[in-house]
Amino acid sequence: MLFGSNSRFQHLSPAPRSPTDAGPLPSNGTRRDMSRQTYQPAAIEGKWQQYWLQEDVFHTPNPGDPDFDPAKPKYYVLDMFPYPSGAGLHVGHPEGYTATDILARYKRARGFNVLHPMGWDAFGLPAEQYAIQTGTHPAETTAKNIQRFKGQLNSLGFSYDWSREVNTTEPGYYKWTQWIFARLYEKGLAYLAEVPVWWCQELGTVLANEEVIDGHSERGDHPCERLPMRQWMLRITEYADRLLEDLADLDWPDSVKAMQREWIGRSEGAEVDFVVEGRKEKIRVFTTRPDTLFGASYMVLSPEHPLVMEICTPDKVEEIQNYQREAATKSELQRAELQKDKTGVFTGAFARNPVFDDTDPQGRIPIWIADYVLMTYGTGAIMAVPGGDERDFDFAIKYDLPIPQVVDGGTRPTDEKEAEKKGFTRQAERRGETLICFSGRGKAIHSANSEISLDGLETPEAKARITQWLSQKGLGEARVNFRLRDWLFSRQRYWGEPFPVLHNEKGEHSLVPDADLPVVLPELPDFKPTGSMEPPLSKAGDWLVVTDPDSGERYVRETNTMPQWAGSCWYYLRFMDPKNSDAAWSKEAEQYWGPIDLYVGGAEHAVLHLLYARFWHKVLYDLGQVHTKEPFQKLFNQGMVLSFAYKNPAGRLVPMDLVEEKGEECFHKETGEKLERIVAKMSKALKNVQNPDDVIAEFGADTLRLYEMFMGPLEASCPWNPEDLPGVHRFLNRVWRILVPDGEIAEVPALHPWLAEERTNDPRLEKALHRCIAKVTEDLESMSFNTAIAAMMVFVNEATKRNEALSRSQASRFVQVLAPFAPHLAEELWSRLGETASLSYVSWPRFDPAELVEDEVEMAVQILGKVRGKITVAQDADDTVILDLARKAVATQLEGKQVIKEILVPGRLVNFVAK
RNA sequence: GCGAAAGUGGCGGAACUGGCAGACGCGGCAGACUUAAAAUCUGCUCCCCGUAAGGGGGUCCGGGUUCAAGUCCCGGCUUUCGCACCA
Repeated sequence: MLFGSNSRFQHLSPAPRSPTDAGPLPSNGTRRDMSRQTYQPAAIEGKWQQYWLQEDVFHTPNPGDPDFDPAKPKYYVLDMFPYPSGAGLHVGHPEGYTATDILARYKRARGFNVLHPMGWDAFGLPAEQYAIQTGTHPAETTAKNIQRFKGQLNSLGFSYDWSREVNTTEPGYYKWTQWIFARLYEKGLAYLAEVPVWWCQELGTVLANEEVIDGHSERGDHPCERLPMRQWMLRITEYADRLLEDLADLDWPDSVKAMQREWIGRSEGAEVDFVVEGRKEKIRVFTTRPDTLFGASYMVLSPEHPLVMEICTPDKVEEIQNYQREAATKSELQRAELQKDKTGVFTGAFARNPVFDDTDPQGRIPIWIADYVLMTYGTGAIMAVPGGDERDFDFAIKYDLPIPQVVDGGTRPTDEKEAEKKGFTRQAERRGETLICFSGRGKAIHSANSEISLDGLETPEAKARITQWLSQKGLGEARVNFRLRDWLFSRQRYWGEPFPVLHNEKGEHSLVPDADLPVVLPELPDFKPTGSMEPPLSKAGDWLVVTDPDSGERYVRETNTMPQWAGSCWYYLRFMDPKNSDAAWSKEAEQYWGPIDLYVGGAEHAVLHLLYARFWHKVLYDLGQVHTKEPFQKLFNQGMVLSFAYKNPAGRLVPMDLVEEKGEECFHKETGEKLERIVAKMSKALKNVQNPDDVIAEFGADTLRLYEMFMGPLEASCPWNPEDLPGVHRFLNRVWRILVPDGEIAEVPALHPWLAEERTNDPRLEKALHRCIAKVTEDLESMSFNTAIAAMMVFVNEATKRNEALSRSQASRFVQVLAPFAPHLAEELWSRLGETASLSYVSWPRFDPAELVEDEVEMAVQILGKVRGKITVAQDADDTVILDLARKAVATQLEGKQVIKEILVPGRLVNFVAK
């Protein structure tokens, strides 16, 4: 035995396997392979996974725990937890997970207390649909899927602290989801309201907006309809301003911030009351351009506006009702498609524009209804200013309504595009008159009455002036409106959190006392939809009725359940203190771990999940439950893993099993058509879905991890190319070979003989290693995993060429650098180097900046920016020496020319400007 | 329609803050080892002309700024994503 490593290694590993032990290592290799010292992922990965789990290597203590070290800084790195679907992991999951795992391992090596947990967002429709189809209880399906997911995650060697695992469907978890809901309820942020929702008769449930595409359910393509139902709503709009403002300080992708800003959609303006002629009713409108009030030549109410039937004249009733019915059946998309062709109906009623005197005929404006006005935004009614709004302009042209000009935008540029940019969005001829729509800023014109004149004022001043006048006269007021609407928070589903709410016989509702939480989801034998609009929980028998033991009063439980978003709104907090049975989390734990330092997930959650979670967090902040205003300080969106797909000449995608490769080109197996290779999303239909299990079986988890990171930058979407896998596998093989000799196990040592003892470091390899450490360190800080791997490849190529010059110290340091990326291989090599503890907490190797400097540098010599020669100079050479050398290097090309200017960029190039 | 991001070899991708375009990997070619193959190792590989030395072209297209542009500015094209009558 050359080294003492084997005996120590036995101490280290719970399932000791010395490298010279020919006993059956876990393997799917052949007997012959087993007797050789080659890199066999199957033989080492399971062993280390088992070791990490059994030794609890990644257990992270909390403040107050005996093994907690308060001197260390903290790092909370979180993945968006998955919905454990029946299909298991696909290769997209491990992309973000590998990145966070690399960072978690790196930060541990940098001396951080790292919180890196994982859990399950397990409530939701797919499990319930599956349950309805098969009769299997969703709890059963969910448990099975979680087990599968967890096994797959562990087979990738992720360093999660599984003692912190959470599952949103466990009563111990959703008790606290209900508890948070109770706080929202107490603050008046949860309320019941009759709102139109998407109802899908076939699925027997309401669906969220994003689950309905063109009036049909995303799952199953069943027709859906908009129906008013009594629903729980959360008053997220109350936090709109703060959700908007606090985006500024977050380290998030600009695109996500922009999407959230748009979603919240803050707009400043004014509300103005218009009196209906001959009636008491007033119609209130919202406008962002109160300065154009003098240009309002008609009004439009949304077809759903409550005043429509009140004000319309008897001769118009039928026409109006027909239009309303039509509008109701149109889907959002249909409405949008008909954008250009605006429709509407005159109600027969007129309103008074409040800026005109009672007798002024200009002030008498017709009231129309049209579906281009939405009931859900502002007041559901608008004043139409066709001279300043394209939509109003189009409508006014179609129905021949007056188009007065109230803003002077200057001369209209003759160039169409130029004009549009300046705000001249429309132009039309009508009865010989040129009508324009100007929606930009300018000077107010034709905007005066006996009391006020806006004429000559610039748009912002005119807005301020008229708003002030309106509020003085009691005709209106300044107002901020949001596109964001309150959050529809209830679902008619079984597989979700029950609301902790009771209804009494008087129709009043109250909270279930905290002490009685959780309200456990009853185990219904029949959780199928009721066929009516009653939720499945309405069939829950005894569960439904509660009697107060003191007063004897009877209550009925709320039968709606919460949406899937609920559990994911706060799971990151539970991870901080997952076992706490007295509170959702302890103050100390939150104080220490919060906020999340890095949150990685797909861009599909850019708005909803991230906005909802921010909203809850802010409520919790107001309640003193958390100490930060925002939950996720830094957010990173990983790209999508795409796949190759094949397109026929007609542009249709062809499933993989019908594609035949002939040399460089591909053809359709049946039709013989030549096919073009493109990049597309993986889909079951195209049969181009890649499965991580297959990759692990063939190449091992370390290869999969490395490939996922090497494909390209994390934020980019890249195609999965199985032909590239051997490349990174070869790299790991080379790593193995620079440390471990090849040959029969019985005859060879666990390491190359020259690595047995410390000796002087080879200076060239030492420089290469320092460069590698420096680059990997820098790239990890900036999350440039692909280039970090390239840097390691460069070192290994160098070390392969000069293998016997590699020192033990260099080998160890390289293994440490590799460890976050390929942890199994690194642990194996680490133990072969004779180390006795997992390298997970060994401190990160240093690099010396002095070692990064080359003694000599090659510089390009350019003439007029074109490279004409190269020179090699000492790093610290004088400028005059360099210029001299450079002139000589390109002497022939410079002959007969006059050098006007010499530019020297140290260490890079010399450029002669010569004529 | 509006907004954002992106466009670099046969392919995935590198390139600091304007400084030698194509790191690293795949694929391809050649060589070494081998009876042979696989594996491994070594070298070459942006395109065009040329045996070579050498020359010319080249980062979606067209202009511009600069000694120098993949990078900055103006205009356009394409792709992807998001929003889509929000008054």
